[in-house]
Amino acid sequence: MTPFFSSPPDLMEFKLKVWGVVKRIPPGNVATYGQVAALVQLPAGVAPQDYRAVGARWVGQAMAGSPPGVPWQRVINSQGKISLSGPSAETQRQLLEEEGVVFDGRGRVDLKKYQWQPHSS
DNA sequence: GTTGTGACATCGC
DNA sequence: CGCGATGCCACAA
Repeated sequence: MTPFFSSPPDLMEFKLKVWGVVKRIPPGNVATYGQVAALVQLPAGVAPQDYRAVGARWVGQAMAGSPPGVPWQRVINSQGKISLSGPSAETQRQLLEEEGVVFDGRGRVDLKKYQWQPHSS
């Protein structure tokens, strides 16, 4: 089913970098896994094209073990939807709605409006 | 040592 | 434009 594939050479190191990026996402904004992966420095010993292929999944793996203080709810998939299933998905949606993020009838957010723009610090 | 399970992105219909 | 199927590895129990 939902594939995952491999993990970075230094999983812990990678997680820390991912969390660092996620923490920079402002309230009311969201970022995709692929976007976060692109913002994270390329781990040593990993081919760029290879990273591009699995980076997003590595981010997901990193989020799975995100510690308190990390706004994991602001990270969603490229379709603008919540990747989680079950109660956790409702929790994430609830948190985002309280930040001002609006979900449409299909449970999707408008990335054109809410996707985080890193350069506009 | 074997089995099951994984916060995604992309292509096609 | 939206929804469904596909890809195929590492780690925990």
